[in-house]
Amino acid sequence: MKMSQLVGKRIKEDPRDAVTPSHKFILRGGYARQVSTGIFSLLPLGKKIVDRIENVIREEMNRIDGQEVLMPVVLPAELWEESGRYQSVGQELLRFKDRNGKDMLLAMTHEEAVVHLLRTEVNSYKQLPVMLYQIQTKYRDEARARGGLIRVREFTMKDAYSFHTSQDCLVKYYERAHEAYVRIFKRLGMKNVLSIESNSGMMGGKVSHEFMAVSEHGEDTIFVSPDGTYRANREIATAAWKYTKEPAKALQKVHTPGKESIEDVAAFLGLKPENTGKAVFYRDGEDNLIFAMIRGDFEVNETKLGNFLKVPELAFANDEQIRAVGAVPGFASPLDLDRKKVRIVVDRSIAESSNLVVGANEADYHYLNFNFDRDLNGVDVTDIATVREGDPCPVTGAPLQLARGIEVGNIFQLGTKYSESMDCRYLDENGKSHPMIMGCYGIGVGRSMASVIEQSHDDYGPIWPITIAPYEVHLCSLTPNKDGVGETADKIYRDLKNAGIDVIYDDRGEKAGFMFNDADLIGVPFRLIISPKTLAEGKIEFKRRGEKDVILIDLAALVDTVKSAVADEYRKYE
RNA sequence: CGGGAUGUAGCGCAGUCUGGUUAGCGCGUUUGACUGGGGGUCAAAAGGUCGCAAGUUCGAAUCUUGUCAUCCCGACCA
Repeated sequence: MKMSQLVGKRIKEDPRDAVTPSHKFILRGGYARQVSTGIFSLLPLGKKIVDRIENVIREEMNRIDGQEVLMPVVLPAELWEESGRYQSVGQELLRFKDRNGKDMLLAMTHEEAVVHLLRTEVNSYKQLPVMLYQIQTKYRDEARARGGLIRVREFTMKDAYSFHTSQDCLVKYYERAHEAYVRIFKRLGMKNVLSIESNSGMMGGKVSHEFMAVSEHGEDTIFVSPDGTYRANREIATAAWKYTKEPAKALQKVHTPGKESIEDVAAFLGLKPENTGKAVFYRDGEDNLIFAMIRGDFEVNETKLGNFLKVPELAFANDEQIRAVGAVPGFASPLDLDRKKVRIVVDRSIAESSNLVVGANEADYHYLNFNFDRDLNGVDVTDIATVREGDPCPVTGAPLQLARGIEVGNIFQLGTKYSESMDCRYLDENGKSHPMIMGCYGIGVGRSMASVIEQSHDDYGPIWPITIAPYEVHLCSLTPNKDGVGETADKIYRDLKNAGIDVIYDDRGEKAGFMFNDADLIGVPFRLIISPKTLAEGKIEFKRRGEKDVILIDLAALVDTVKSAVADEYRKYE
């Protein structure tokens, strides 16, 4: 490719709207352009990278016996009504009507579509297990797209679905898929990707892992033990908290005028937040009230609470709703509540501590010396605490480290959620019908591209791994009108192309600095510089992106040297 | 949906508080010359309904109201 013809200009200054490195460089390097919030067009450089990422994914999916298919973006609502998701998924699902008034939607994932396909094509245990995958557009009407390509509304995703006759078979395949994912992210040149335990959320199912590209600009918070044995999303992370119990003292009501917050009460009584019990009121989608109680120094983890209660949505209750169940906001107590009107869920930190300060359900009063075992019975005790940095790892006990990650992929053991509701069944050896057991496996393609930049760039631009770089070699011709430089560069360009090297050739005759800055933004791993300075001695300069060192190579040996350097480079990602 | 910010040439910005003839600057673009190893110099040129709408005013980029768009934080999120 000649730079003089390449569509997509490099931009010298940071675009106003870009904050993260990947967003800046995607725009500055001419990889993509934003069309609307969370909606992008890819320019030739970006399209090329995306194609290469997709090819790596495709090879690895084929390697674990995947069969590629292509399903539509537009689906009829009736398909999603079968699974129940037409109702259960919120505004993230873009719904619309076609000209006949029929309800349609833009698919945000393809469980329904793949089940629709599979249930007519596969009916016998003899045909299972099977995995179908596609690399295709998804649309999610995100409340807030952000960070360039990191969180968008329209995006390309590789989504795969496996079908099995037994949980055992699913688990075995899940492990193969996990291995394939590890290979994919290595081949894509990501430097730090962790597979972590995650919450399975709206997908249903039980076991799931997220693949997190560690980056300070990631949206998810993850906790990792120092030796890496424990890795979990903050949504489900837990810790080996230690509590000590002291002999219970007598319950005592104290006057605490105007002290509503944990900090105020603790300070007023000369105690620490961990000597108090905090009351947090939630309501679920059906307006049932939940009283969550946790030690004053912890925060309630709504995901854990929601999972425990098996409710998809929790919202904070307002003061009116709190009063309606006989509790006093700011001074709420678990002690004198009408259990018919409110469900109490207690965190272990409360059950394992002693002599806590809790509300008295009376304005301006608290109780001293609340002891769970003595004072409260018949309520649920579980872990609803949010892990904090430094809390002890549940496996090793070492202080947990906090990191930010971009979710580039995930894998789920779905089970029979979709096959049961949508009647995707097979006949076993005895002619008996069973729902297929499913797994699903996703990778965000554009997000992967952005994540590679986040993990691999310098002040001047991306440093692409050769496996997904837009080109393998960047050829710069300095002063092409002098001393046969242009002619030599033209010949080298042809020779390298004939040798199977993918070359981008800067034939524009710009100033050296101008070309070098553009080359840095394009981020190709190897650079060749042809100039009168070295050409007089029959030499060409050869350097790596991101390194200062320049090697002089003989013109005669150029093609072989470059070929072997490129081949060596690929080997690093195997 | 809550909080914050920003919309002026392809890009980045100034001008707005305190209204006043023809709206500026840098980069980029086009033409020419000189240059030639980290975004060079000189000269000339093209490029704008100041996000949109209504209002106030003799006069609005500037003041008022509304509206739309974009970004950031939060809420939400396979």
